[in-house]
Amino acid sequence: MPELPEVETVRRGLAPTMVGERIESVEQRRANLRLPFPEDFAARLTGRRVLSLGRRAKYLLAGLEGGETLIMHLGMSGSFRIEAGEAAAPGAFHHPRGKLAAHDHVVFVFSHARIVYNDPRRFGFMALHRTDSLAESAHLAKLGLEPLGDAFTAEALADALKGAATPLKAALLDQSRIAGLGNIYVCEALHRARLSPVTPAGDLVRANGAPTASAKLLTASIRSVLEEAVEAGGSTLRDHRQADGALGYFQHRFAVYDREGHACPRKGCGGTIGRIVQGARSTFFCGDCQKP
DNA sequence: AGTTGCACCTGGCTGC
DNA sequence: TGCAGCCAGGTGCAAC
Repeated sequence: MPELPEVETVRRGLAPTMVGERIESVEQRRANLRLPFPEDFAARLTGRRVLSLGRRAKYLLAGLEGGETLIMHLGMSGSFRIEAGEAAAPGAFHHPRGKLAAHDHVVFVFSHARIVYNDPRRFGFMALHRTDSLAESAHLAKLGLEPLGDAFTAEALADALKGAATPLKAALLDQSRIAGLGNIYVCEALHRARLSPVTPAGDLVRANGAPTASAKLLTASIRSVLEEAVEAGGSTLRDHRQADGALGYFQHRFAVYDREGHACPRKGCGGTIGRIVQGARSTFFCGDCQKP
């Protein structure tokens, strides 16, 4: 499920259960996901209180007591589920000990609940980095603009696209330019901005480095589609659920993603959604209203 | 240096 | 029914 809106939805779902609580134990059930777990992973988490749960692009960042931050990425198929404990007596809780499922790779045990990380394809990964130099972590250091942040302006986007010969679709998927968009929301944002996915990205920048009108429209489109998706609880595809089991609803509002052959929903357009392949990934767009 | 292509995995769907 | 082939929300790294 996870592009920025889905990760933000996960963050909001997990925060009430994690923040302020102490990790009593961690069960790491295999040596690696896509990347190896950090050395002494469970030991470095055990006994630590979770001070904060943040997000950068598609990364979840759990700030821990003791000076380290747990960095988590869900890859393509990662998800968390919360299993709440039952009150055994006033003020005394026990965590559930139910069976784990296939692809449950990590269990974080708290006094009142456990949080289970499940990831069939194992494209996700977890890392630890010192909190005081978190931005220097190899995973975070190269990330580009945060599209829901204050610094995401048309000028900043123009700077990120300046001189790029690569197609807009590929440029917006490049996390070192702008970080957090994936295949779905790039397609949706380009449709909102009426921009062709094959336009050279650098065409949105004037010779003096200033953003074109298209760049301004694209900036607003990226922000609005992400904000609306977060508001809707993200998109739920292929049975993925939020941490609390709830479903996201934004998938019902896709204008183009996975809608090949359907009518373009833009008023007065009358075009049909098509699919092309760019960089071995599907791009959905309307050839009638999305122009260079 | 900027881009492209492949590798990493499992599961679900389609078509024979 | 079985099975092969294709496709899927992402990223890191090697090779041009």
